Amino acid sequence: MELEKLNEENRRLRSMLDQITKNYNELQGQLLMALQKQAHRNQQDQKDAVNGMASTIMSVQQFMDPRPSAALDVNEPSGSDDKTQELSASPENTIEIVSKEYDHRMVQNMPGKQVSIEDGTDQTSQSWGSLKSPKIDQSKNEDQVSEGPFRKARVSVRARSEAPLISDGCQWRKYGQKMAKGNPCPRAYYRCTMAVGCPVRKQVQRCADDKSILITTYEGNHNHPLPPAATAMANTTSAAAAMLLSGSTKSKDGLPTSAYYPSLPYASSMATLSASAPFPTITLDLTQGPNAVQLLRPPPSAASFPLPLHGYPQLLGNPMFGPPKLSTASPAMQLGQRPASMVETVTAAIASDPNFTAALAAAISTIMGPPRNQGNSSNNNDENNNSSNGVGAPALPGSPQIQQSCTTFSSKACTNKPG
DNA sequence: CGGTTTTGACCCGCGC
DNA sequence: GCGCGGGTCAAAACCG
Repeated sequence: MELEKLNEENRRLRSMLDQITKNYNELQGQLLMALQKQAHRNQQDQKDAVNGMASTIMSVQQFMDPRPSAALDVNEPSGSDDKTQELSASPENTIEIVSKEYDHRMVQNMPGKQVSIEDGTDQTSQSWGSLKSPKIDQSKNEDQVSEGPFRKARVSVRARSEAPLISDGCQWRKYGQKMAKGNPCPRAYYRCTMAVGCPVRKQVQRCADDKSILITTYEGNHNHPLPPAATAMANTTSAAAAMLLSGSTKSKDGLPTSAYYPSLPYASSMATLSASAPFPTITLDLTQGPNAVQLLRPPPSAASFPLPLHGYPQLLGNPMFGPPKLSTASPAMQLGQRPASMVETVTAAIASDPNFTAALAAAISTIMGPPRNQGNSSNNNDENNNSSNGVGAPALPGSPQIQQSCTTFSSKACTNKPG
């Protein structure tokens, strides 16, 4: 019985993987195309190209979809929603997806199992999800309600940046700052001010190990439309997260993904999921990629944004991202003007590792075990999910679709450390 | 003048 | 029950 179950799970995962791989490939192709086009044409072309990519990514994007409703519909149908589901394979290969409270529908795949996303480390994140905000949450909850459950999911992005903030296209207001234990650098708390009751918050902190790394963690869904720049970012993040989700999940132990999937160098370095914290957190580590450094390096004039994410103007649709003042300030981003370099960078990063996809697939398959019936994906997910209403994407079946997410940007991988 | 930042205090959850 | 740590509040200061 268990075997059967496992097999089924495996199948599911495989299909997921497939899909991911596909998406990734597409992405890569599109990126490249975009790059090329761009090289010959101008920004507009780029945009288009990116757009295509964006659509691909969109699937993942859901996770961060700004809109409350949009978010997560992807897998919903499944059934078990309510609380936690987990999917796990073997102790070492474990892929766990825990959907805890944040998303009811997230993963319905295997009953009884959880999908866990791990967190890396901690640096920043930890608590904010406490949902505490007794006052804020309660009083303002209008939107939150919808997110209520999701609110815990967070996405964090680590990027190397000297600038104090990363511009994500949203407007933020700082509402607090605290010294975090174990980190000489203070942690700043920001709230989205683009809309009155927007529940989205973000934490910004420098990595204790490497102050050049900026870790930004986002939580909550925007209850208002986001500027293109923000959207793009969100998408990008989502994509990365998705990728990660699909392949590099960590186990509850909190072991680093890389440990498990050595073959996914970039993947692991780019993103990690963790469930250790109270809320699932997806961490994108932009610092480790081959070009990571370059990507992250903010332009001299731009105080913001070192992230490669910028390259995808439209991808970023998420809730998060955005430095307090710089936010809207980066019109360039919004228009995709800067994209050229961004796209380039991003593309380069991906392109630089042609094996990435393959590696990812291999790793995943390894983890999952030998394929049994591939054709059978009884899942409901598959492609349907991706496109879902356009709204959300289905994030990977096992992946939690965190609606909200928090992203942390850091350039190095402070958190990634295995140990 | 309106909005944002600063900063100390308060609240809450968690571990001992 | 107490202390610790994290997150938020809110008044004052600051800035364009």
